[in-house]
Amino acid sequence: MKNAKDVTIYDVAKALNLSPSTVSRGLKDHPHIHKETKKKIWAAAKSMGYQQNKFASSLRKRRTETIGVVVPKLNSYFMATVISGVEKITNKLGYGLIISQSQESGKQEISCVSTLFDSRVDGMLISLAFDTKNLDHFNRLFNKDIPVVFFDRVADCKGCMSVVIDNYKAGYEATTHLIQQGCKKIIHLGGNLLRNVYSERFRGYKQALHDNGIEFNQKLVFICDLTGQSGREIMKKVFKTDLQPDGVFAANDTSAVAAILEIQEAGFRVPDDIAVVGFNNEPVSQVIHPNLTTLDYPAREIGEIAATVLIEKINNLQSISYSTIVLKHSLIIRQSSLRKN
Amino acid sequence: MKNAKDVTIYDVAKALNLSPSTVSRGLKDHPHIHKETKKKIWAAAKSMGYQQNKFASSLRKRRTETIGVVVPKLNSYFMATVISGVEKITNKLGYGLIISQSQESGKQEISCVSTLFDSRVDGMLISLAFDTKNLDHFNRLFNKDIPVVFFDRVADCKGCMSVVIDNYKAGYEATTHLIQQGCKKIIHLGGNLLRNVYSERFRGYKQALHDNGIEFNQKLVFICDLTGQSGREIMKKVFKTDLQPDGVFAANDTSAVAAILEIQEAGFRVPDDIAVVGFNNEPVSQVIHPNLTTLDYPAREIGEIAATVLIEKINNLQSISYSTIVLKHSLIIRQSSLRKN
DNA sequence: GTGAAAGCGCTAACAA
DNA sequence: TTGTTAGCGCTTTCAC
Repeated sequence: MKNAKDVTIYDVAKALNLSPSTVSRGLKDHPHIHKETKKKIWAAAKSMGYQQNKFASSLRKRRTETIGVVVPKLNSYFMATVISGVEKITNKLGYGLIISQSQESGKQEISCVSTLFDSRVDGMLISLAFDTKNLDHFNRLFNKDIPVVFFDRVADCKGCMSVVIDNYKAGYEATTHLIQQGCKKIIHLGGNLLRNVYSERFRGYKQALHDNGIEFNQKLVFICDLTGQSGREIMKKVFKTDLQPDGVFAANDTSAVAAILEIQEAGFRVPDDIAVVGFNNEPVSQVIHPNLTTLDYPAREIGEIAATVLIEKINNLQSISYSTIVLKHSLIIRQSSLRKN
Repeated sequence: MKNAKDVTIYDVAKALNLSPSTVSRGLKDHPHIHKETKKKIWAAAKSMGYQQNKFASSLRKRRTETIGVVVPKLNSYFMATVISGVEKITNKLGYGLIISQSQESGKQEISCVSTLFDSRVDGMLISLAFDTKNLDHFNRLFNKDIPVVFFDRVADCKGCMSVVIDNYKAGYEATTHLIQQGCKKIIHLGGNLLRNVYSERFRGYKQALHDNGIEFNQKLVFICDLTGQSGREIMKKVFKTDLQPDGVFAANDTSAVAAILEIQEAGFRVPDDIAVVGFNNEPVSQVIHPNLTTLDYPAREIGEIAATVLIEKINNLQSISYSTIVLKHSLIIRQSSLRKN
């Protein structure tokens, strides 16, 4: 690499016959600097191609103005949307962003968090991996008072903030809807119960059954990784038993879609024989035939709020002292669950 | 934030009665340091909770060991896969990664590149936004000899490297396949022709028509943003004309899937009335009914190669001096284009 | 309103 | 094999 030496504050100072400190102050619009001086500084900086050196600044200020994000996977519409919400806020507030993926693995999550910690991010935004067991890897952050905000897949921990939806209620509504459509033997395709999102949806499912006088049957519950492949395999297995389900409540759209495909291949009709409800309102829910009934929730807003709250915390600006923010969700009813009669 | 002062190299040195430089060298396994000394240093660093300060190091070394990635959007399976390929390599080689999205906007791309530049990344990986017109925003990088590697959506520029597939050939194969299935009036849903990927696919389409004695008809070509919405709107429009197409070659799966849905809603059959081929092999291609014929290409490998090549260039290790690397693709034939007779 | 000077933590040339 | 020393570029306290 060429070492075209960078223009520094000193170069600008020399060119203007000022001191470096004045230039530094002028550059960031410090009130004590004369207006004319500032103008001169800005002009010179621009014409000389001055670019501030963030390391020097971070080294000195002991903060990076960068926040780290750890998500399970990037390849869902939901996550991409959350992240654009985060970006909107961080851009506006002048923060940088480092995104990393745990690939749904608790082990990788540990390494992501550690890498971000080593990069000295000022704060972190996290949605937990599928199989993260404990929060020990966050202790280094807690010890240094680096703020952490969890979103979607959250965890209970003293002093942490969370941005979520009411997964219990959402699960309850989805299941109730199926029951109202006449379903009595509803399969639940659920995710790892370590994660709030899945345990709550499951709890909602059980409660809805209970409240409608339907006995809970553990045999109808399948906890899996919620991939398309798992969805298909489970339904295949189901059709080899005498379970004869008439409904499916899946904890994400991917597995719901897979279930529909498998149901149809087995010669049953959706929704007449088996009604299906998914979760997330991914675009694929409008590609599958019949279109998938699913739970929509405000991904972009989750991102925006999580980022805002985190930055407030970084700057100790938190006016209100909340620990959990719950956003609204809504059941989008489409053909996959709607029986005509 | 608590200011629990960090443990520095000096603290470790003092504790061990060594000099800071020895500790610095020991920490990075410098060959001139005695084995025993290194062991002591590592032990002490660990027990004292030493964490290296990257700014100080970057400031001094004038490099960040971080690379920047600018992609149009994160929410496709393709991009997420490319990025996991990139991550694999950067992790292995000890580089950090900053990911940012241009949201398909040339304007945003400029700001992403500028932000990454200001963060002093050692190199950049770029896939261009839909409507990027020129490469002026890369000039600052070129001037400072910061290496740039383009992938997928690439651009011609002296000294830049690219990782791509042969989009011309892929477009040619897709179109030829449709012709072999008996299609004579093939619609092309294409993207912005500023982008190599779309102009090349289009060129392949035209050449395939030509080579099979079918006259090219500009009326069958629709250049759009390739979203589901556009795909649907265009097909709607088509059905209001007397074009009567019997095939569709779409430059991505999203628009191909939208086209299928619209075709079916208009009362035509896929593939018998209209055969459809997409591009990218996104998971949705196996959800749509009939399953979508599409072009598969090695996303993960693209990411791995692009990252490897970039880091080689950063370190001036380039053994071979290539400017473009072309990877293999393959046409995945499924039901959406396969006519029985 | 402006300047002088110290130091953030690390690395590397040079010395021993 | 280890130590000394001089910055990397910036911010900020204190002085004027």
